[in-house]
Amino acid sequence: MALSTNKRSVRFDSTEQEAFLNLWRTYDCLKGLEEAVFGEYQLSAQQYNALRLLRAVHPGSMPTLALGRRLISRSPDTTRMLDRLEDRHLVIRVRRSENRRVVEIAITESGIQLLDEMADRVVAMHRAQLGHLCEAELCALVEILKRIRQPHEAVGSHWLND
Amino acid sequence: MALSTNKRSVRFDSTEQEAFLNLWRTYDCLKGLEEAVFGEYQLSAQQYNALRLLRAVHPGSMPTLALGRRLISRSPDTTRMLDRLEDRHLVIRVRRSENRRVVEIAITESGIQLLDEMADRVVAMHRAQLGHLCEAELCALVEILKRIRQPHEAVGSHWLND
DNA sequence: GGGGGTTGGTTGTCTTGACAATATTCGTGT
DNA sequence: ACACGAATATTGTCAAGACAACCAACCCCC
Repeated sequence: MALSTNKRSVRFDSTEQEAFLNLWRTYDCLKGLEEAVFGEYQLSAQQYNALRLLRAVHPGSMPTLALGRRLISRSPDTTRMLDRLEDRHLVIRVRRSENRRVVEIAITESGIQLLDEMADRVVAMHRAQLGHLCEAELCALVEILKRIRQPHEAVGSHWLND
Repeated sequence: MALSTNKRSVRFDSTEQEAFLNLWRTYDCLKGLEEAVFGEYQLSAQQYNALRLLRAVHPGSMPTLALGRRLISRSPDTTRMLDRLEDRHLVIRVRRSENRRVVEIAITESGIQLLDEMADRVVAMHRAQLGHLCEAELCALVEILKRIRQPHEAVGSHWLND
């Protein structure tokens, strides 16, 4: 309650709410720029990140759910997202005989080629999103975002490397 | 390119990308907490914010699209979101004779009552989301988020007050 | 005072997200 | 060997988001 007496927060219920709504708003704003670029290639941001993860392990592969866990945002529908990528021959599914439950996903050459085609536009898009902040500001932002997530993510969290 | 040689960013294409992915991830993480609370009341975050905005002008009303423009994230489907709220008698639509194009939306007493019922849980949720950051950190975060959006939002942007 | 353009909302349609229910396959104990 | 449960993925179903087409009311202005 004492927080809401802050002079900047008169129209928010608390500073925490103000921070969260700003975070949401900012994410939505930057997401719009991202979707404009990915949309030209008929990809969603999730799909692009799935392809990025798969390229990182190429020519290896990953089980479906392991990939799903490492996506930026949780996605309860990894199967159908991969269906769409498979229909376009950007990824392939492989079932190994040693454990026939798991379905391994790998990126194809076409998938890598698509990422290569997109590379310049994606870098330019990220500069348009955040290029007006200096390196120090970006690092400070990343640090505070990590601190925000820290108590919410399990200790041995996935997403440490991507 | 020089940016990606930063020691922390070896697995990202650029610091800008690292920042954006952290932003996305953090938003998604906090959104999960929010949805858990709002879900108990069968509300989406957008619907809750619509009700908040309407309560702020109560007992007045707002045109549909004006409300849509002031929501946190752009929502091309304000009509049907309001349909669902109207079905539950949380808002009402009024058509005035002076300009029969605009449909004014107002919150009902039930809507206000629902917000009141939710108030404690929402404050607690915001503390769970961000209560581990001190006031100064939250303010620093808000400032940097505003700087991020600044070049992307029109000068006379809506969303200055909510 | 009746086109022509503009504003404000709604509806149609397709895609995507959420969540539960359902196969399959594997491990494990007996 | 067989039953049971856990792990892995797919499918079904419904709600929500995206985008375009459409309708209805107003404004003008010649």
